[in-house]
Amino acid sequence: MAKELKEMTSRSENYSQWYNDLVVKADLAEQSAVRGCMVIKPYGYAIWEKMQRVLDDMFKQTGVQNAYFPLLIPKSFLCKEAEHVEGFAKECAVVTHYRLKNDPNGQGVVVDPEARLEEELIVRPTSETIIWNTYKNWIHSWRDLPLLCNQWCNVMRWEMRTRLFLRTSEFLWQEGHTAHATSEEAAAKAMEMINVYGDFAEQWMAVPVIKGPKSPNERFAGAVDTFTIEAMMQDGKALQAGTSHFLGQNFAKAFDVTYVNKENKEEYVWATSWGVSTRLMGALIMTHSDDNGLVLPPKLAPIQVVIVPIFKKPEELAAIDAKVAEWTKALRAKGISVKYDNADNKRPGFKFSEYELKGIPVRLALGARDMENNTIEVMRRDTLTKETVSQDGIVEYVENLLEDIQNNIFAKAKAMRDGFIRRVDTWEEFKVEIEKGGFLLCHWDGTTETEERIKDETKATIRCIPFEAMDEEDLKPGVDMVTGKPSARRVLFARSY
RNA sequence: CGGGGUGUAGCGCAGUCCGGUUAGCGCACCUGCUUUGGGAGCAGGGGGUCCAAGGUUCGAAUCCUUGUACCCCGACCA
Repeated sequence: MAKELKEMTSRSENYSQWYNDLVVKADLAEQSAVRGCMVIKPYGYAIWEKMQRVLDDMFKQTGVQNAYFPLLIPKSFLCKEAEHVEGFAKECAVVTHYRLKNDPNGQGVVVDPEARLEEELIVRPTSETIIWNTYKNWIHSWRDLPLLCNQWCNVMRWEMRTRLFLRTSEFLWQEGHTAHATSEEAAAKAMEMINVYGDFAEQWMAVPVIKGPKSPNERFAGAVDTFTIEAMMQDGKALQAGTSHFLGQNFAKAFDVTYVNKENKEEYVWATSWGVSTRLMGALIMTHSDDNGLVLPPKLAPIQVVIVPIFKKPEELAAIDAKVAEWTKALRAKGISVKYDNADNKRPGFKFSEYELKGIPVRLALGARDMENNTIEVMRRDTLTKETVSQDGIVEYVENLLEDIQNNIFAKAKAMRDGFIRRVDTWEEFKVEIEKGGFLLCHWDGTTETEERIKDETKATIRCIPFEAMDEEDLKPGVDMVTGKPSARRVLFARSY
């Protein structure tokens, strides 16, 4: 085990391999028996749970309530919105039968051909259709609006190629679906939610993101406008970490969802939908981790502080136990999660490496030497630096350190991300620069044809049209780097996951 | 679906070209002793339908045929 862990692939050598090793070895997740599906292990799930809790709170502060809709969607529902079905049809799992029977020619069971469903059921790839079919019955009057629901659930998209957390056939997510009386209100909601995602990414995950609308070509199937948060991974590829869609009246019209307004006139409602998934775990891992393993932001780490005693005799351990008990109590009183690992079947060096691999932000080590000198060794995971400090005031020291680590890893990630942003003005230069990875801010003539051409030749896509310019210059008109046609402003290109 | 690769102990692999005692190594596991401030050392031990089926042969992990599973690269990825 020990040797194997040491041999984890380095980031620079093979980024994909490094990522995969890390996810498995840090005990976050593993491939399941079913192709493309993932088992999330307790440690990985603990992080996801913490994310869920924070996001859920943020949603509730915007007036959203949780609900749950069925896993299976009648095929006919999916067909009602033309663009929507086109977007998802290629990757749907379909339930066709409801019974198995014993195999007449042998052992095991076979699908009972007699038990074919009248109408096939689709395992939800997203729930717009079944939710709008339901909302039709919930909405009658302007007094029923806005309707703001969210659900935490799993969805299935039969992807050709999968990667742990980043793209799996089944994944966990939340999807919010709202109905509004006016276009303005719905558009504002979509904007509000992308800001919630942006705040969560930056303040909790310490992952800097660029917010903005997608180009028409990259929009969600059936949306009028799609807003995204785009993160940058350490290998120079962008990751779409969350989206919020303004759906206009597309779904209301497809599912005939109307309300009677104050003037007693019947109107279609306006809609939004927005979601983030376990892909955020991928973003978290790929943004901060290093060759020693995971680096977790203190605010999301299931264990924020680990304390490792170093002892030879049981009496020494007993003395350390007593000392540590005071601190764990005090730390927990401040809401800091602490693990005291005094197991005697693993040696300290093993524990050090293990907790580094798992990304625990702060490690305290306490031995006979420290007990004599009233000191303690503090190691911070983000910089891997060790410091020996006085035991007096250690609780406050750790509290401040956690905050410092949270800030530091964000600053580090932002510096990395910013270093990846360049402005490029010619097509020749673009083709060279895109090979180096990162975000390229370029002029674009606004047409899907040009965007497609760029994608075909370089695999780069428009990640978004940033809301906030990093530089005034980005908002000035120019000429498209490929066609030479006029461009209103610079947009953000990258290769992405 | 195209191109490439791999199936041998829980995990990672050697052995296959060129068939020949009882199939081997590292890690993990179990037992004992010594250890414990950066992934412990020594000694002993347990664990295998060599992916499947068929064929060639006195003899197959090894050669042949067919099947099958998984991985990588593409295509795909609101």
